[in-house]
Amino acid sequence: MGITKTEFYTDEQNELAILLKALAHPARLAIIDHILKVNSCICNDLVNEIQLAQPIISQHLKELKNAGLIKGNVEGASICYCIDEKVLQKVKNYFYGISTDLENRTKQCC
Amino acid sequence: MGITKTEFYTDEQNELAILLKALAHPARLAIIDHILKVNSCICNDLVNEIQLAQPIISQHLKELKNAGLIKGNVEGASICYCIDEKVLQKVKNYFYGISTDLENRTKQCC
DNA sequence: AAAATATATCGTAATATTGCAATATAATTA
DNA sequence: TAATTATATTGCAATATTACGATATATTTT
Repeated sequence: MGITKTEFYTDEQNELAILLKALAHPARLAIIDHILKVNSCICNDLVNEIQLAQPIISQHLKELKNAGLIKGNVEGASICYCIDEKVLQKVKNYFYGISTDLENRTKQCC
Repeated sequence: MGITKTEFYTDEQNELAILLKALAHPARLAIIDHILKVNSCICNDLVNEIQLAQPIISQHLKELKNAGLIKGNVEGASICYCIDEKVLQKVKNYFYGISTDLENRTKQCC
């Protein structure tokens, strides 16, 4: 492939791209949505909630965790996953900033 | 591969995943950032701004346009690209909602 | 210790993405 | 019409992603 040329972009662009990529799958959005609904949950809850086999859910959890979007705490035989607010806040702030930019525009286009 | 099983997710999750996927590349974030800065621009402006060849910029523009994030208007020999506010607003609203969910939590986890 | 429960990893096949080079299309200008 | 400018498409090679089945690890329960 052409490997993405991260050296030509800002740190913010590279970091945000990683977060958005982690979120850019319906199963992972479903995981985020479910954790938000129940505050925290274990892998097996998600296996029952989402129509994917346990190893696939586990992989998706890993990607979310690698990106820093969720945290996992060992609780006996299970691992309790929850949202990392701070990281998700970064994503929110980016879009919040964009929204402000758009609202403050004087010229309109297209 | 395993093709993503969109049938098991909500429309919102599938649609948002498409938008986030389109945004989940630093070059495309750089394109969005540049258009926000200058309100609208043509492909060639981006070729000078971002260190990628013209066909690659063109491809990234196509992906952003397919997702509905940008619009393109023919202006003579050029095409003027600008942000589609409404679509970007959808993304913003999702993260705004998440943020509210997190702030309204009583229990804390992890 | 053995069984049960919960999660993670590995190997694989199908597909998708990224960037490049070359080329094609489309509108404008000389 | 020919040259120029602006953008898009195609073919290609190197990765990356997704999901599956099988298996491994780790904790708890019996």
